Amino acid sequence: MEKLDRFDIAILKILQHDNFTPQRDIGQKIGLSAAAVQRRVKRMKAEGVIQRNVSVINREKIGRPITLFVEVIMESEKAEFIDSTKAIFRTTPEVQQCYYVTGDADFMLIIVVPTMHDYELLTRRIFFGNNYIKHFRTMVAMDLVKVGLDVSLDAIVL
Amino acid sequence: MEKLDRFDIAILKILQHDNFTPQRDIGQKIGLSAAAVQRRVKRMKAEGVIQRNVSVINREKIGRPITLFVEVIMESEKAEFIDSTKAIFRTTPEVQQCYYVTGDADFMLIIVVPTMHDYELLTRRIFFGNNYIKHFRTMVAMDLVKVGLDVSLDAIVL
DNA sequence: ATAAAAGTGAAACAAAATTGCACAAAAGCC
DNA sequence: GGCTTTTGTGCAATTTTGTTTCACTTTTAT
Repeated sequence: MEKLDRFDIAILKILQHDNFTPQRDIGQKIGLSAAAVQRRVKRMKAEGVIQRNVSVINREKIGRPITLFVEVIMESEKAEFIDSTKAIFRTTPEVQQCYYVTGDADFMLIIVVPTMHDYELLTRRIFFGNNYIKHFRTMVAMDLVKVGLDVSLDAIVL
Repeated sequence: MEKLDRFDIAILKILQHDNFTPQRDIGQKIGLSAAAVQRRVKRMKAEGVIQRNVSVINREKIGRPITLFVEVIMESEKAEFIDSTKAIFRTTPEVQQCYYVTGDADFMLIIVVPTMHDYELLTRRIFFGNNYIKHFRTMVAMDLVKVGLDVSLDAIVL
């Protein structure tokens, strides 16, 4: 865990909202020179605090309007089965997010597809074709109330 | 839904992976001038195809190592209750993602916190304090197998 | 108290994005 | 078909942004 001061936090807050914000503007907003901002951003990238920089694409505007949640329950928790199943989910483009969890389910997936028919085909491919999967439970997203990868930076202990 | 040609798709693929890729490089890779790339990106931003541009912050490096899934079941589906509950989730920083879903649950939440203790305090604040919530079911993420907001662009019909 | 290390602002510099312009290809329109 | 309009392109000039340099200040450790 890296040590970050209030300037770093302030920079991260801005960047996780809009990473095209000019460093001059950031500097002005938080009371630092552009060069200082530049160095801090560079450092945080190198440290891995800033993991990556991405554009978020509107799934509806490109014909992928269906978002689904899938809870997957495995037949067994054997590491071998778990790992191979992780690999499948990781490499399936329609699987936007995949988490290995404790609790009632083993995996939680978020899947984005053009139509329910595509989802049906997908289930045949990745669920019914996998003998380690006992069963799965699907929920359809009706409203994407809040979508992002933002991390709360408000109450960071300095 | 906007109409996108193969160049647009190629640009989006690159940008949703790394939006700091120089437009010259993009142009070279897909066979277009930097200016053409620039105009297409500008257009797609204006159209909302590119929704936003963000830095992804490593939750562990800033002291937020706990990721949780929460299924929320409501007492009633009255629009009034649903809407006010949406508003709470939307404005709670620890709630990274919130989806209103059909199926066994009403809401699916992804929550990111420093410790389980913080989660306990959060549940008191946003779940136990809300009379419309019948109950909730928590799953703890052990492995973030795949985390992102990428949309599959492979089989786009042109 | 002093030396080393780390961080800073201002200015010079380099690299990228953006704009203007002339031209070519595709889309309506008689 | 021929014509115009629209849309998109590449190249070059311009502007903006990011990066490096350097002298100076603050902090840290001895």
